[in-house]
Amino acid sequence: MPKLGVEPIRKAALINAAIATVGRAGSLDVTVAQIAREAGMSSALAHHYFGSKERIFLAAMRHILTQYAESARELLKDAPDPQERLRAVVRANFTPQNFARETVAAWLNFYALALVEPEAARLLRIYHRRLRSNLLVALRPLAGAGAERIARTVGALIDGLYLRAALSNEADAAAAERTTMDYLEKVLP
Amino acid sequence: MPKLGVEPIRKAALINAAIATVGRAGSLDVTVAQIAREAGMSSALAHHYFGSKERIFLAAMRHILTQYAESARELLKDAPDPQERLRAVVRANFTPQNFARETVAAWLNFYALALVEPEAARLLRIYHRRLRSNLLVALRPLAGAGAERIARTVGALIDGLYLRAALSNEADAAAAERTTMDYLEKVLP
Amino acid sequence: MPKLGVEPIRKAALINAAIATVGRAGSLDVTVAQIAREAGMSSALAHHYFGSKERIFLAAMRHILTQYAESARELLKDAPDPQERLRAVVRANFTPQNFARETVAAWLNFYALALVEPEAARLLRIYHRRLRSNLLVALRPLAGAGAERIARTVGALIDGLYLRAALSNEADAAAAERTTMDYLEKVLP
Amino acid sequence: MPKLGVEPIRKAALINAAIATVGRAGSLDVTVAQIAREAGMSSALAHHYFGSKERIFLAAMRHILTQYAESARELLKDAPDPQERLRAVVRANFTPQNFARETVAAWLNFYALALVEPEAARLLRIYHRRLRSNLLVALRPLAGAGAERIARTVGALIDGLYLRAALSNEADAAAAERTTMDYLEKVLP
DNA sequence: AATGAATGAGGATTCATTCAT
DNA sequence: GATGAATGAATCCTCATTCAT
Repeated sequence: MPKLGVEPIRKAALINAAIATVGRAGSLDVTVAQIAREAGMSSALAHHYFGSKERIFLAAMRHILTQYAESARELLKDAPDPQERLRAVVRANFTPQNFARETVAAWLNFYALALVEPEAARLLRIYHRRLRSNLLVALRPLAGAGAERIARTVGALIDGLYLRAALSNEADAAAAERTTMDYLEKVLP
Repeated sequence: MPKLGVEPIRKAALINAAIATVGRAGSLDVTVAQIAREAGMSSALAHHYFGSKERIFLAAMRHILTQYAESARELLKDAPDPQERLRAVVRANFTPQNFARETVAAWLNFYALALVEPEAARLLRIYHRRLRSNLLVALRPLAGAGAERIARTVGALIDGLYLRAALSNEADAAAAERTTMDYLEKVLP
Repeated sequence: MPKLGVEPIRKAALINAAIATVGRAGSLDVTVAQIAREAGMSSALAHHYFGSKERIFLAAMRHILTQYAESARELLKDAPDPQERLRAVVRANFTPQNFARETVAAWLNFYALALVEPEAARLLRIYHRRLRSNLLVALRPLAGAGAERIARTVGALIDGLYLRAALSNEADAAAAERTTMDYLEKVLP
Repeated sequence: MPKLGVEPIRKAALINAAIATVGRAGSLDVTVAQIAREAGMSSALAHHYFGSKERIFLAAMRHILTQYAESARELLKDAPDPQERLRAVVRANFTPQNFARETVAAWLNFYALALVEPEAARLLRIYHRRLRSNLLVALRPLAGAGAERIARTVGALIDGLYLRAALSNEADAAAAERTTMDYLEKVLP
């Protein structure tokens, strides 16, 4: 573990506060002051570290993505064969951390942000590409030529499950995972 | 066609303007003045008719839903057997009108609004229920006990396809429809 | 007299308030709220009419210039011969209105603004050109080839007298005018 | 040359940085951080040495004045008779150092500051008095009773030339000096 | 029916200044 | 001596909303 100066600590606190605040409010219409208060500092300091509200949001988005990527990497480490890899990739999306209600609500709002903010769109494309690539590696041995299409469908399905989870009061990670795996079992030979 | 007084005409204009403005901006952060200008009237008049910005959004959401319901009803009219009905229900979601990029972008933002605004959440639940019910009517004869689960999955899949369409530059309705039908074909006996 | 709508009245009030406020404060560091209060309206309305603080300042500067131009035109009307014209041009600069302490203090600050704001610089160049041209018309018959140089010197002298008037507690218009005329008498054959 | 401790060196660096920064920006609206960065230190240190932003500006103004006074003293040293003395006093104002564009722009802003800040006004009065006294010493033998008036006029003229130099892109010291001397030649018997 | 006029409330952002180290 | 960290205060500007006409 690298020793952290104050800056990274403050930044991390702000990022977590941003996700929590946006997730709880269910909207990007939160004030920098709210985020800063949640992180236990003045809004001026938040600006000092991030320069603008937008940058805070982008960093928060990046953080969610990084966390997702780490989940995936972690789970894939112990998955020897394609079957296992597939399950690991799916499961990474429904990790308790990634599928916490607040995170999912924040995620939905960041999705909407991507319509407006090019950098957010770029981050989203990275996520899409990463998911697709992870799926393909596992699917190709199992589905051959059909892998592409299945990957696309699974991607959309996962996003749709997220969307609905964001709106339901209790996000049921297990059920979402099962739904996804069911689809894959049906569709794979 | 009922003859319209001035009020319904103005309201309709504002609703369309709201969808267009939100869709184009990619965000609910549009001003009442922008919407009113797009509709060719003063912002004061917009308030006169709807009372608040929020109400304009809700009316716009309701309008999108109504339009979707009409598409579905229309398409179902000519679908005699379950197979056809199923295709009709799916197709209703990907009507050019319903799947226009602006509409989809507006839709995504209304989705996010539902996290914040109970009435928006209620409208969304109506949409979910309607889709589910339409699907079940067609699926029960084809899938029996499995119908429930399939309906849930198709619902999520359609939402996911919407989500991704909102972000891609050209929303490809035909491809989205095909992806959904492919899934159904695979999953039905 | 053209009948004034509300907008020109409000704008005029804001312009006068800006000059008064800047003049009294002796600095451009006044808030829009102060100016608006002085003009008897909300700061929001000030923004509504001018769009930004900068635009208010520019309009105020333009107003001072217009007023000066009118003084000059008025005084020149009754000046038949070059001698009289010359005196009229000089006198226009030291009109009680143009040489009021507040106006002069505002003027000095607008002068400094021209270092930063291209539009302010443009306005200042217009003033310089107008003064020079007025002077030349009167000086050419009296000084021939030397007119150019004299005009330049008088221009600088007037600016210098303004500068010093801005700092002294009572701006003595008569003395400033006399100093300028003295110079001209000495320098003209 | 006295050996300087760290404090005078730092202070001198800050003063020069202040003049450069204000001159370049054309406005007193520069941040302490900018000045400190230009001087190669932290803004906290700038405060440590001067206590406040205002004090930095005042020190910078004082520095410009001191420099001017030194130019004058230097030039007067080699001026035996009144004619020469007069030229030396004028010339001191148009020294390359004193008439550099940045310095002149800073000077104009300090002039405006004097409307607001009593200490700045005091410094300006000192400059005015010094210039006047220097001129009078040279003018009395040449103009007798008229010396007072001429000194006042020359003072204003020099300030006016400064003002115009601040706004023009290239401050022409030689031309300004010539204009001033021309006036004096015309006006003296 | 329709709007121009008007404002209160609110939020992002900036910055001089302080202080512990 | 020097600085990074931190903040309170201030200000511009935006906007939904109201109201008289």
